[in-house]
Amino acid sequence: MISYRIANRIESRIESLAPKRSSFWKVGKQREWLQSIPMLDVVEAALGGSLRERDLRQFDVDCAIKIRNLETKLDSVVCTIKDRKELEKHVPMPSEIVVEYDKAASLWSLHEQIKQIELAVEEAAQSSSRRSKWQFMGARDAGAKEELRQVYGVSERTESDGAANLIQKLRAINYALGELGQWCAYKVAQSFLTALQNDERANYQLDVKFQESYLSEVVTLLQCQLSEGAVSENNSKNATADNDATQGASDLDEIEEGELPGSHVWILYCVCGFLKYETGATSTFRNGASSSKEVFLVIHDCRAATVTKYSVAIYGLLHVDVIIGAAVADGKVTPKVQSLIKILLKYQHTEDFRAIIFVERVVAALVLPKVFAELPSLSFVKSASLIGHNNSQEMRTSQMQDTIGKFRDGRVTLLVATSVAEEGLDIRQCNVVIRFDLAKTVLAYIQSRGRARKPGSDYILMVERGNLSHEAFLRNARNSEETLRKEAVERTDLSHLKGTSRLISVDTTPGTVYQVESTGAVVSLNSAVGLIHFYCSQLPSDRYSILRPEFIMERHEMPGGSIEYSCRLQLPCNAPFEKLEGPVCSSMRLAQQACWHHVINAYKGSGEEGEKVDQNDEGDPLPGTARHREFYPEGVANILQFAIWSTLVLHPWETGVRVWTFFATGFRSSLLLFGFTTTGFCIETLDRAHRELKKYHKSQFRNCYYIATCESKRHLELEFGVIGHSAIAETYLDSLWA
DNA sequence: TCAAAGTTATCCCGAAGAGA
DNA sequence: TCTCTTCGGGATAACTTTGA
Repeated sequence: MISYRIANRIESRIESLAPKRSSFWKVGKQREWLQSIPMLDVVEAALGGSLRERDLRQFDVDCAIKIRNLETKLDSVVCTIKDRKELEKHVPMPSEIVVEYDKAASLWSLHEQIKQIELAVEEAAQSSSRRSKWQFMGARDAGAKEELRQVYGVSERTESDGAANLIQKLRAINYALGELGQWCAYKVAQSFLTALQNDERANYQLDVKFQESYLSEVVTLLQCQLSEGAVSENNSKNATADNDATQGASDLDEIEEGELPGSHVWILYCVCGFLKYETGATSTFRNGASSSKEVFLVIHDCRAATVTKYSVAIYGLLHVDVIIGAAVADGKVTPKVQSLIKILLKYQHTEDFRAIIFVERVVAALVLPKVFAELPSLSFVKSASLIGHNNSQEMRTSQMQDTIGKFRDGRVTLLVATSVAEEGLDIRQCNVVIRFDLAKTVLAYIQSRGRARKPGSDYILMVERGNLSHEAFLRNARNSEETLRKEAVERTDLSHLKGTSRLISVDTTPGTVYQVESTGAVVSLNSAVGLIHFYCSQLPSDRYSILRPEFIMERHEMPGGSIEYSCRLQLPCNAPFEKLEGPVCSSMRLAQQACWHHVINAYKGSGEEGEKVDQNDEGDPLPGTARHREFYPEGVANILQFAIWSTLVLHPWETGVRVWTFFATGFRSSLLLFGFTTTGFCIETLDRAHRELKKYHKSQFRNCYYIATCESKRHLELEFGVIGHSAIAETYLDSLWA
C-alpha cells in the first residue's frame, strides 16, 4: 500500500513535470521504477531461514540506493506518511491471509501420452508440408484448386499451418492437467474442440480438420480416464437410476432437517457436479443440483442420525473436503483447486460477496468459471473470466468491459482474471481477492491487493506447502514493502557513496544517458527504443503513412570467434534523417538501444533540439516537431511540396475497365508521384478493385505516402484535393490526359 | 556462467471491415 | 462517406530453456 501510494505520488509528480519536457521525455516509462523494487534473494529461502542482520542491513542500503537512483532518473522525490494507521483510516487495507495447499501428484502417464500426441503432430505437420493443397476437397488439378480458392476467398492452409496452433493448445491442456487436474484439462480440451467444430472453416480448411482429429483424441483420452469417478449430467442420471437409492434421493429433499429413515445405512454423498464415490455397502447417490439448498453431507452409519441445519453447516465443509479430497487422490482436481473451492465456500454467507481470483495463465482463467458453474455448492457464485487480448483465446475489449460492468453491478460476483485486472480495475464493492497463482513481481503483489477496495476485505494468497520459492516470494514482498516504507520515512545517508558507480548520476555516465539542458529531462538506454517509436508516431503524416522505425540487425564475427551486433536504424522518410548506423555492441538489444545516441546527434545536427528550435528563422515549424504537425491541418509533411513526376505502366491486363493509379513517395525534400494505368481489375466492384490495388502497391513500395486509384480524372482530382495537392495534381493530370 | 532465444502474458496503434 | 469495431503486428516484461 505504501509503495503504491509512493507510486501515485511519483506519477503525479511526473505528470506535473511532463509539460515542461520535450516530447522524448513524455514517453519515459513511468512505471518502470516499480518493476525494479528490490527484493530479497531467493537465496534466503535456500538458506532455510531468515537473513542475518548484516545481510538485512545490506538489503536496506540496496533499497536506499535504488530509491535514490530512481529519484535521480525521474527527477522526483519519494515520500510517504509516517503513521501507517493514519493512512488506513482513509484507504481500506485488506487483511492478508495465507492458505497452504499440498503439491499435486503428477499424472505422468497422461502427461506423457499428451506429449506423444504433440510429437505426432510435429511429425505429421512436417510430412504434410509438401502435400498438395485443397486435395482433401477433391481438387485434383490446379484449375480446380484455384476455383476453390476463389469460392472461399481465402488462401488455402495446410496441416503444418495448424500444427503450431495445435501444439500450443496441447501445451495448455498439459498445463491444466498439472496445475488444475484431469477434469479441468478435459474441460479445456473439450472447449478447444468445440470451438474448432463451430468454426465454419472446418468444412474446407485442412488445418482445422487436422487440429480437430488430434484434439478428439485428447478429449477421448481424458474423458476415458474420468469415467471411473466422474459423473456427467447423463450418467449421473444413469447412476441414480441404477441405484435403488433413487427413492432415497427424493426423500432427501424432505429430510434436510429431521430424522433419517432407519431402514438402511445411509451414506449421503456430496456430488459436486462431477464426482461420485462408492464407499458404502448401501449408498445413495444424489445429484446436488436437485436440491435448492445444496446441502452436502457425509454421514456414516447414521441409522438413527438426526440431521439438523446445524449439522448441515458443520459438515458442509467436511463433506466437500472428503469428496473433493477423494477426487484429489485420483488426480481429478489438484489440491490447489480443492483449497480454492474451500476458500470460496467460506464466503457463501457473506453479504454482497464480490471476489477476484488472479491466475497466471489464460487457460486457467477460462476453465475455472466452468468448474465453479458445475459445483452445486458454489451456486452462490456467479463467475466469469477476464483476460486480455492478443492471445489465442483473446477477449475483445467490449467483452471485457461488459464483464467488468456485470461484476460492478453484481450480475457477476466472481471474476477469474489474468494480470489484466491487476491494474486500473476500480470496483469498490470488491471484498475478496485471491491470488490463485502468486504474483510474479512485487508490483503485481501490491497492485492485485489494491483491488480489494471494501473495508474489511480479504487478500488471500495461495501458497504450496513446502515450496521454498513461494515462501521466499511472500517474505520478500512483505520485506520490500516495509523496507520501502521505512526508507521513504527515514532516508538512509548515502553521502559516502557519492561519486561511486552504485549511485547513478546523469552527469557521470556520459554515453548512456542524454539530458536536455534546458529542461533537465533525461533519456536513458532503457527508454531509447520506445522513444524512437514514439518519435516516429509524432511525425507529420497523412492517414496513409506508415510511421514506423525499422531496426535492421547485422551480425559480426569478431577476431577470437565472438559474435557482436550492430544495428541500422531506418526512420520514415518524413523524419529529418532516414538512415543511421549504430555502433557494434555485444548484444542485439544493446545495439538496438545504442542507435539512440546517433538519433540524438542527428537530431541536434538537424537543429531539432528542445522547444526553442521547433521553428526555423522564418518562424515556420520544422519537420518532426509538434508545431510542424499542427501547421499542416491535413497532416501532410512539408517535404511533399516539391514534386518530381513520373509515370509507368504496370501489368497490361487483358480485360476490364481502365483504372488510373498514383502513388506518392517522398525523400527528404522531394516527392515522387508515380502514375500508371491498370486494366482488367474486375473483382466484383470497382471499389473493391481500388482497395486491392492500393493494398498491392502498399506492399510493393516502401515509404509510400499516398495511393489514389481512380477511374476518371475527376475522381483523381478529388483524391488529391483531399491531401491538399489539387493544384499540383491538376497541372499534372492535364498533361497526362492530354 | 552468461547471453540469446523462446514462452507467457500484456498494451498500443494502424489497417481493414461493417454498418449507419 | 464517416464512424465505430475488430483484427493483427509490434512493442514490453518476466521468466525459462538452451547453447557456447
